[in-house]
Amino acid sequence: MATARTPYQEAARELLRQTVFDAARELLDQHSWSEITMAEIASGAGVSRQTLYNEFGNRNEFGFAFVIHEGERFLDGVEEAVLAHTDDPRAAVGAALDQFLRSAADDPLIRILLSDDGTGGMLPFVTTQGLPVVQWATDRLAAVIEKGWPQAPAADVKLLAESLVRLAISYVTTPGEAPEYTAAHVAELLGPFIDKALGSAE
Amino acid sequence: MATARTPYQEAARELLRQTVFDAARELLDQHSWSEITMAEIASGAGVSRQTLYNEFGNRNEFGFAFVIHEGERFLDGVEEAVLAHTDDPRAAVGAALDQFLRSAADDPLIRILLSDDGTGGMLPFVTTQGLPVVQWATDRLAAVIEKGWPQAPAADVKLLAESLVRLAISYVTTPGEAPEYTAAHVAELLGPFIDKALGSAE
DNA sequence: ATCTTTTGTCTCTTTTCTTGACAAATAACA
DNA sequence: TGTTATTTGTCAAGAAAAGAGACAAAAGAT
Repeated sequence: MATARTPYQEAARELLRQTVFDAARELLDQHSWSEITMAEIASGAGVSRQTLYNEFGNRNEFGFAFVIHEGERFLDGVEEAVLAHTDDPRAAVGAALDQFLRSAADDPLIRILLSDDGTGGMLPFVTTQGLPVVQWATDRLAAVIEKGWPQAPAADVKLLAESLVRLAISYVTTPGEAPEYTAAHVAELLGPFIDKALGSAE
Repeated sequence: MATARTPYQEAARELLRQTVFDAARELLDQHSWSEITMAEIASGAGVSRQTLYNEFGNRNEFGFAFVIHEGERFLDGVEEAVLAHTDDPRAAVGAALDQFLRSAADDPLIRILLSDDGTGGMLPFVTTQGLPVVQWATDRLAAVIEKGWPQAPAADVKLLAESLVRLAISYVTTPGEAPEYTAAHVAELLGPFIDKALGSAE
């Protein structure tokens, strides 16, 4: 597919954000969120501190933007897993959660989130203050589900998506069994609702 | 290797050039060099015409920049081919030329160059006015050879590189035998000099 | 030979990024 | 706990880059 010719400026803005996120990830690889400063992120990206504030508003908003940006990776994988099982909704949910937990196991973002020892890490971005992330992930996931089951009731899809997002966050921050069992159990737990909402045999 | 953290502005300039080159390639796929205007290239890239002139100077310089930019592809392939035969200089030259002629066979740049019917194509950029391109390619190729045979006399390397570049341009614009024979014959032709300059059994 | 288009250049305006400054908030320290 | 550093968030001024419009000169087309 021909890359939709985005005007140069759009691409430049995207490059700016990407560059800044890269710099932040590199810093967060060694230091906690509270240890790194906006000035360090800016200079790491070869950009002025003001540019950071212009683009992201404040430190907190940048944190959210970073988490969401990094989170895109997971949604991409999840989408693939879901759309590979449009004939079996329960399997789709299981595969998606399994895929998520597996890829999370050695992902930089998750490493960063879990390295929070309670003194200024990024965990709050997905927990106590995690509403924006939950909403973003819910919207993304709901869109994926609607892609696979267009005729499913929107309210049911949204409820299912939000629940899955919250469970996923819970299981990734507080791991239980191995991914395959976790995924299978959740799929079984939500099975009846899934059948009702997405149809048991399309 | 960790991508050398290039300051954002460097990357932005690179993005600009890349975007413009992409737009030009797309236009040149359908029209000849003389048929497309600087204004069309600019708008194709989502950039003002002035920005084009600021970055490239004039139409002619842009042409050279485009050809050289597209030519980087070949040098990358050639470098790989050469460095795979540092134990056998003749084979290295043969493999490099073979690699070049093969990849040229279905390359967009070569298609564009060869589609010149004499009425305003890009052929002059590599022939009658091709000195800048020859010099650029010679420098690049000489650097590759010096990487593989550091102790070879610089003058010999430069002479060999320039000759190969000129032969390569000749054979790509005026094809003779199949690539493998052409490459083998040239390697044989230059063999004695290669042995002398790079060493016959290093 | 005239008319049209394109090139190359100039200037003005707008946008974006940078720089330096500073009060307020936060953290570090004595 | 009171005092010093830092860091944050915001402003304003300066610098750099890109956009927009105009125009003469060159090149092409009719």
